[in-house]
Amino acid sequence: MPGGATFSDEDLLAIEARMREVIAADQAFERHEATPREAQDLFADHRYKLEIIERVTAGEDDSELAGEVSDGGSVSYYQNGDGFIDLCTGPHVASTGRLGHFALQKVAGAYWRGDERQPMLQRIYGTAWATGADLADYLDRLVEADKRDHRRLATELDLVSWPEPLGPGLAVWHPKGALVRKIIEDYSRARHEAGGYDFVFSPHIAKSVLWETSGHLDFYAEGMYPAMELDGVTYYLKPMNCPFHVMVYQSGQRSYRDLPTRYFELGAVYRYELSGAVHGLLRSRGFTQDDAHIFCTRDQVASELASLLDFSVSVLRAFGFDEFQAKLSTRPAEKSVGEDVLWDLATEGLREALEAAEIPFTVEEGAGAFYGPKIDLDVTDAIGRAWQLTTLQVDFNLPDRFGLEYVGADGGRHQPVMIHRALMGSVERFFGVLIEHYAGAFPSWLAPEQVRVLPVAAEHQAYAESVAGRLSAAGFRVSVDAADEPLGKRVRSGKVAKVPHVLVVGGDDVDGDTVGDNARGADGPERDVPVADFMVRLADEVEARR
RNA sequence: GCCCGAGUAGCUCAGUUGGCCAGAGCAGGCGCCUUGUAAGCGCCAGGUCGUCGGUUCGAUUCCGACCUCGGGCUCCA
Repeated sequence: MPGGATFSDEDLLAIEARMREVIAADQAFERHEATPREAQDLFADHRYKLEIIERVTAGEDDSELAGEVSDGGSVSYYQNGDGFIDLCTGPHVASTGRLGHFALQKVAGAYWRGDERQPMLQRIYGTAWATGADLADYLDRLVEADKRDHRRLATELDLVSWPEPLGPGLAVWHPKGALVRKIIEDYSRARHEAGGYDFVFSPHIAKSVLWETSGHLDFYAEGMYPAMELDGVTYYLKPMNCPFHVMVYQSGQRSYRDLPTRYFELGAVYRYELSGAVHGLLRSRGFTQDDAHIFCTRDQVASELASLLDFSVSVLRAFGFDEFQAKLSTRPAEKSVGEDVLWDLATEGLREALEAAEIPFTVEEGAGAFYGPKIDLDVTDAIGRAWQLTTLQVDFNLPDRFGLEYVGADGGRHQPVMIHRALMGSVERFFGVLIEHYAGAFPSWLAPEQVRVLPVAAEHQAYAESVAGRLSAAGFRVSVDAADEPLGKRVRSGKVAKVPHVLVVGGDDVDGDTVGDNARGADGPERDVPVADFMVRLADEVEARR
């Protein structure tokens, strides 16, 4: 902008008003083609547009440019009635009068060409739809997503908070949030135990030599908290668990008979995320990976990847996710380590695993890490948003750097292949995604409070407590809300707290050993349910993870 | 880290175009009410108006820096 001025949100109103004028004028869009020479004259005052023209002329062809100018030697641009001209491949609608159902949303910075080394420009975000109803639907979906915001719900449901004195991206877990987390972790541990994993533990800090050997100080230093000096020794807080698991592997001699060896740890790691990137539980600076490292032979890579993928999908299904998509990232064009045969073996192994599991995937050419190819697995939540959770990464680098070995059937020493696997990704992030997926209404098996018993009046208090006592003895999480407030208010509190079952007990129930069940999501109360029947019902619900 | 914006009670928010003791609802505490299905009534307590500087007779309000948060970019579990 002239004089270094910037746009702010207040300018959006004026811009939107001007847009409505242009739309009302129904100006036709005209498409023109020009030679690069002519185009340069036309956009002589536009530094960035000249850059685009120059790159096109130089024959550089990448997807980003393809959206802005046509290929072949010519440059296309559009002009409308009041003389506005801009580069574009098109197509455009015939005239401005065809538009109209739009909303300008926000102003934000964006690096030129998406590169943080380039200058930052401003971008104005808007959305446009074919009809006013479509636009309204879209805006409603944004409101719905906002209602599910895990930061809002975590506060309202008293699950987690982010006290200022801790620092950005660092949370404390309140009793209810911690209870849900414990259930999640217990389930994870149980599945891993059944799935042939060995559990390991590792400390939060290690001497610099570990990170030098692993290479993290070379390629991951900017993501690590700064060094701690103690007794002349330098320590680092761990950003990843893998080097520790390597230490466990290296603690003894390994035979091919031991492989695959699968180490599992809920390992807390700390990463120095950019301050602008931190986002509630979804992106924090301290988080707990459900991290596994698998050491196997080359021959085992394909089958191991297939079983890892099956295992991951099976665990995710238990948490209510049933739609998956994956990205398969292949060898980067620039620097990478490892033999071609290994890359091919691993990449094909990943592809076959995805195909066998019938998970739709896209191939991201060259998007793999320098040390190996990977699969990133997304789940779709209840309102259709995709969340990346699981990552499976094959690593040819660490076994080499640490000189890992196993003794083969031939009696010789061989290098194992290492596979990194985070299933939920991070427990914190997974919890945040679950909150948004369930809109805070956790299914009974996860709900911190499964049942709340409300005596109609004080005289029913003893009965309410006896019902709660029986439920509690059966292993359910239950509380009693005494009759200090009117029943309606207490029912409302229970509903607002998203308790799966709010039980009302009064004189009829005392006589019949029954409860009135207000199941979350039901139209109304169900009266006179025998306590024994309710317990069976709840047990089924928990068992089925509904 | 960068661009734009925001910080008022535990939560959600009013408000002060610079000036008397800064407000409400919910939540909390204490009473009353004893309740059959989504907010009963009253009282009380709770705020260095994010922090530190500056301008001013006077700053929660204006200016600056910093901190934190939000939306993006980059990055990513």
